[in-house]
Amino acid sequence: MENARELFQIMTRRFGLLNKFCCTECGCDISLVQSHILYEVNRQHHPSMQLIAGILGTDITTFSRQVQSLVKMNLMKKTPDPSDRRVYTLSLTERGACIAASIDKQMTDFLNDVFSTMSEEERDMVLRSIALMNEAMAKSDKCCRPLSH
Amino acid sequence: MENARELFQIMTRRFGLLNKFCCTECGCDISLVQSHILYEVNRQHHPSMQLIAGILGTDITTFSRQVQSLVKMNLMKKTPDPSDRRVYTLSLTERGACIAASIDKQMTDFLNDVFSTMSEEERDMVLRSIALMNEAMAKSDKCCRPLSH
DNA sequence: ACTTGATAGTTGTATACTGCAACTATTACT
DNA sequence: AGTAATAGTTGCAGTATACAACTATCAAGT
Repeated sequence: MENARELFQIMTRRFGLLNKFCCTECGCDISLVQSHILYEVNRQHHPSMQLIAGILGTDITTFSRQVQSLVKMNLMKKTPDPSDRRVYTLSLTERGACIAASIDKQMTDFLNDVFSTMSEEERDMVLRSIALMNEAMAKSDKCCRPLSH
Repeated sequence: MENARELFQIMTRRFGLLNKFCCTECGCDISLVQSHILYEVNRQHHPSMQLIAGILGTDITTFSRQVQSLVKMNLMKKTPDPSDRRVYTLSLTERGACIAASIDKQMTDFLNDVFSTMSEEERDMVLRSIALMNEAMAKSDKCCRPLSH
């Protein structure tokens, strides 16, 4: 039980590095943080800025500037919400979606490669475990509270 | 299989946030990166700077400055290696070890809390799965190559 | 309608983080 | 001895981060 923390730490670090690597490798150079933004905006349906900033745990002011960069890079759109004019709605441009897909593909390729050394049962077990972890973490409010989903 | 990437992304993000949260909550305010350094220096036996920088995937120059900060904060020691005078050996001070332990405890507490909502078998499955993943990722050299262990 | 309070997002500013290039010091190789 | 490789440090320029203070809009109570 003692080594649970170690197991997760190593895995998380490795995954973070992979993520970073995929960002630079996918053709267009974007930062890790930016890739997380693209990823999450892609997942949500026309989210507000507060939502994404909250999910990613970054300060709204920092996030505001990140969005400005991404808009300037033509990867994201910021549309005023007609029902509440304080709110801006985020979405990916075609180019942004393309890059998000490219990163996605690289990550999936890598995962497939990793899983290729496992048996079918092991693979299923791992995926079920991660899903279980995510559910359990969502339930626990002891420590990490932001994050929807 | 498609959602493997999603599962890992969410989990990794959540864990990263938790990690960051624990840093600020543990009494002494250190950054996430600094906590990773403390963690890894603690794990290794008198590692060199190159080693830790490599494991964490940070540029050696950035790392050099991070170490300077941590030394100034009295959390780390930098000892010249007598067998190779180019090399500096890293270790935690008492205070550094204390803070590392404090973060460790918080993370472990959180994990215990998360696991408390699972059955014994589920818990074992999750831990076995993560261990399996770490091994499999270590084997695969398709993408992420730094990282010992 | 008007005031008050809350919310979404932006900008000023100061600080920290990051990595490339260029450097010093030491070691390894021939 | 001389050359190449390695460990680590600084100069520098660009980026990221978050607190404080701001504008603009909405929501609620009177």
